[in-house]
Amino acid sequence: MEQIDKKAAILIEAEKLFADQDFDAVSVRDLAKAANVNIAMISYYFGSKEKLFEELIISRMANSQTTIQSIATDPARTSIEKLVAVVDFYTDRLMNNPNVHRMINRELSSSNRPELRELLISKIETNKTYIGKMLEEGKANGTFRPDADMGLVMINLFACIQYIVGSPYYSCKMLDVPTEAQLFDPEFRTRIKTYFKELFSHYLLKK
Amino acid sequence: MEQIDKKAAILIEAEKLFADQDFDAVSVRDLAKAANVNIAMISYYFGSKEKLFEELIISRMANSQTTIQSIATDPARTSIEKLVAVVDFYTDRLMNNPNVHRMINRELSSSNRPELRELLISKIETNKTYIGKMLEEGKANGTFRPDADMGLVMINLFACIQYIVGSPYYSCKMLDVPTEAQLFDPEFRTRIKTYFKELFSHYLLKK
DNA sequence: TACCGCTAATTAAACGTTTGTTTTAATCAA
DNA sequence: TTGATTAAAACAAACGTTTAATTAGCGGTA
Repeated sequence: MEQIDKKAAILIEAEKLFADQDFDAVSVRDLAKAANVNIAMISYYFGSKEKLFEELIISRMANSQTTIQSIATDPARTSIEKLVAVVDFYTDRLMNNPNVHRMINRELSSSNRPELRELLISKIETNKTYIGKMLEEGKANGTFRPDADMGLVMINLFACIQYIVGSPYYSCKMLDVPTEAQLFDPEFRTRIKTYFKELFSHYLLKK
Repeated sequence: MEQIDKKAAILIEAEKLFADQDFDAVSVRDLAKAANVNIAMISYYFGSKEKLFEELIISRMANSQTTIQSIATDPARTSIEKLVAVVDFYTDRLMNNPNVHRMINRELSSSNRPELRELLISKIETNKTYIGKMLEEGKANGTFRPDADMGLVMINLFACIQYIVGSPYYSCKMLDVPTEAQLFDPEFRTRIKTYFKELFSHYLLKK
């Protein structure tokens, strides 16, 4: 019985297809053909196309809460060190899993599956809370400017990286990066990380 | 003959539906019902659902090239004044037309209609070129730091505002803005504009 | 080892809906 | 009367899902 192989094959191919095309643009026949399985297998293993989609997103969206929390609450790090660590972690996390974050990105921009959107937001909100506290702490201990807009700093970091990962074709053209693959190369990651570290320290640090 | 009224009604309702849902999630029957016209009217006036979609995006995406160009090449403004003007213009433009920019946003993140995506990118790229020259000019005349990453500054501005407009439901939760409508209110616009002006001047200006 | 029975896995075919589009005919204004 | 506009109905194709039949694999029994 090849259950594990076929189920995994469906998930692998579904990830590719759903990353590049909207939910409704991918048919179960497309999925079955790509994974080399019978059409009935999708309903058999996942119940429905929609449940496959949800299972895919949820399973691939690994828990980053614990990591963010441990960074944000680490007493050994200064506020600026925490910020740097968050930028590094966040950049790598999204660039290591571009497919699922493209799916999430698209899911957050539509009202097609409101329950799923709500679930995704609640997961992301946990991280936002930790980072928010971390930034406010930096204000309180005198590291950061008291009048800095921390809400926009956070969404700026989230949005910008998520946007690059979510629209790689567009981003390549805008950033003069020749291929989409190079977007996820170490060199470009370093460029992103350096940019945000410099950007935010110039904006946040007291003069 | 009510041609203009009905055709306009279709466009108006289509804009709302396509802003909130993906292309394939909106049926011609949904469109016809929302616009209070017969199903056949969509093919009759636009040729097809896809052509309606393209006509909608293209017609609503007014030319911002001339404005950006006139700002970027204005000899009466300093480099920092040009930057401020671009931030203001860009914020207002996207916030005044959230529906079409949600559509554009979603279109740039998928490969479903490659020709349309290419067209959109080419239009956006023109603006990018002008802003890029403007920023490099600021480097050349000594206003901006020579080692600033201008490519990322640009995509940061584009991506962040486009992201907020493109995923308003998510953005509200992240920014603690109670309703989506408030996201486009003058107060929030001012907040966005202030943030980017401060952010970029801290990052770009020589100390 | 050989066989059985049971369950899970797999397939091909068909299911009823819904899709986008077209046809046909009626209606309207000029 | 002419030609554009509207409506109802019908179109074939594609959709997600299910059914029914078949195959494969495993544990226990002889």
